This record gives sequence, C-alpha cells and structure tokens, in this order.
Amino acid sequence: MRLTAKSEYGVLAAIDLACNYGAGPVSAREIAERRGIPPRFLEQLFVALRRAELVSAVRGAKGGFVLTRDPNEVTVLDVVEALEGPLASSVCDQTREETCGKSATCAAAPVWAKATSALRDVFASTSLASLAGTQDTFDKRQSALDR
Amino acid sequence: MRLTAKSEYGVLAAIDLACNYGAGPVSAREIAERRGIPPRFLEQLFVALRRAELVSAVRGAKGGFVLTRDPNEVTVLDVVEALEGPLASSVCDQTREETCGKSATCAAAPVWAKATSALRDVFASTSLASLAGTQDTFDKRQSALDR
DNA sequence: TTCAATCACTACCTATTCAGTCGTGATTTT
DNA sequence: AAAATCACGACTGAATAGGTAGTGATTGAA
Repeated sequence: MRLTAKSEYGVLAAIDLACNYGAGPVSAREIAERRGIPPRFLEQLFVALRRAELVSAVRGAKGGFVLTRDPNEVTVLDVVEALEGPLASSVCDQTREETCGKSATCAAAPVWAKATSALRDVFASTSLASLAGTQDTFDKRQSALDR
Repeated sequence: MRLTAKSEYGVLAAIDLACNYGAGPVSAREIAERRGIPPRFLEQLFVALRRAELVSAVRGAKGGFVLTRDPNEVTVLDVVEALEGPLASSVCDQTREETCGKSATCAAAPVWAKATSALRDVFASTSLASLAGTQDTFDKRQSALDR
C-alpha cells in the first residue's frame, strides 16, 4: 500500500528493459540517463530485481540487464513486490482487535482488505509489455527479431 | 495512496460514531478508550474531521462528536481524504516527463492512475453504515429511534 | 457560580523511513 | 592492462509518522 520512488523508478526501468527485450543487455547507466533516474539509486533497485529473478545481470563491458521473462509475462505487481516487499494494507495489519459491538474483528478491516485487493488486481493485470511505450515501437523491435 | 495511522484510527472513530448515530454526542475520550486509540492523537483527528464538516462538535460536559450526515451517506473516502488530503497516486505525480520511445507522457503513468482510481472506487463505495459493526446492532439502534 | 468535563489550538519531540550518495570490490570485454 | 559494468554495504540529511504536552475556550451540572 506504500508506493515509494523505488516503485516509480523500478517500473520505469522495467519498462525500459521491456522496450529493449531481445536486443541484448541494457546497462543501468543507460537507463538512468534515459529515464532521469539517479544512477546509484537505480543500481540498488536492479540488485533487488535480480534477486527476485525478474532480471538477469551481465557483468563487464557491454554488460547490463535483461528481463528473464517475456514482457507480456511480467507484471507491475512483480516489480513492485520485488522492490517494496509484499503488497499488504499498511493499516489494520492484524495487530488491532477492537470491535464495534461484538464482532471479533476490527470493524474497518473489510475496507482495508478490499483496498489491498483492488490495488493488487490492477498491478497484477498490468504487464510490462502493455506499458512499453508506443506499442508499435515495441512491435517493430519484435518483428526485427523474427527476421 | 499513502495510508497512515490517521486513516486507521479515523475510520475506526467514524465507525464508532456511526454505531451511535442518533444517540447524542460521543466524547473523544470514550471512543479512544473503546477503540484503543491514543486520546491526544484522536483529538487532532477530530479537529480535521470537524473542519471537513463530517462531524460536528458539542463542547462542554456531556459533549462530544456526532456525524453530520447519516452513516449511509458518509464514505470511507470522505474520512480518509479529510485526514490524509486528496487521494492521489504517490508516484508519477506529473513531475516526471521521461518517455519510452517518443511518447509525451511517463510510460508508467497509466498503471498509477488506474491504481489510484481503483482505490478511490473502493473507498467511495464503502459507507460507514456498511462497516458499523454487526449490522443488526446498528439496525436495532435505528429501529429504537423510529419508535 | 464554581467546577469538572470536554473540545480547540499550537508547539514540540523522537524514531523511522525515504531518497539517495559513497567507497570499494568483482567480473568481463576490448 | 584498461575500461566498463555490476555487487555490496555503509553512511547521511531531510522528511514524515506517530505521537505528547501545555494551555485556553466553552458548556453542563452541582
């Protein structure tokens, strides 16, 4: 429920990789410049994305990062959870047991649960491919690969 | 997009008022005790709720707060926005103009917008009455008033 | 009329988190 | 060997979260 700059930058970076999917590794420095992301900060995000096995790293000169899966198969939820941890409601996290009347659970819990669920649905149903810039640009790269 | 303890406590307090709707003012102290909310903190939340005209205050002994509208007509969105400010995406807030390819807008913007919208829908469609404890408890109070 | 209960307002405080930066090392290509 | 790149951990300044404290204003009840 807490979205920070990690998600913003991380999703942007992931979209960039989606745009370049199949065209070899893209360096963090390149993405940082293109997207206006602080380079040393982005570096850390890629460490998290690699540990979540969303990207794989290629070290050395001409190295960089590549998506480990097709951009259609990677969702924003994957990226966000890799960077921010599990997407849970930031409130009413089972530490609170007060009730309205006699109910055994927090009276507000249903709405927080619905909120988390709605957010999760949006993120889980949005692939990197669907965000990857003008779709034709993406398609053009794809068709170039097919040849 | 940022939900803090203010929302958690504020919605709980609002539910409490919903449970007691029509039965005169309920003091902040009483709600704080019943719901396990730090009293001085809750006091501040009520200031915000009053300024948003969601509740009205009754000063002096036997005073407290009452909902200004029927619990069916007050939504969680009302309460959350009164306490946290307008519900907007915490990321991609129009300060960022980078693009994927040649698009004029941030490539990730659509998903953040959808997320905000989804959250808003959930909160706007949840009334205090629907959360107010066991609905029968609430109904009982209501029918008692009708007599 | 006094007193206690209650809301009103402002200021203040402490710990955590955010949003990075920095230094250094490891790996690979050229 | 040199340059480019990723890897890892420590560090930091600013903001925010989550309260607390002091004081004052208003009102009902004794």
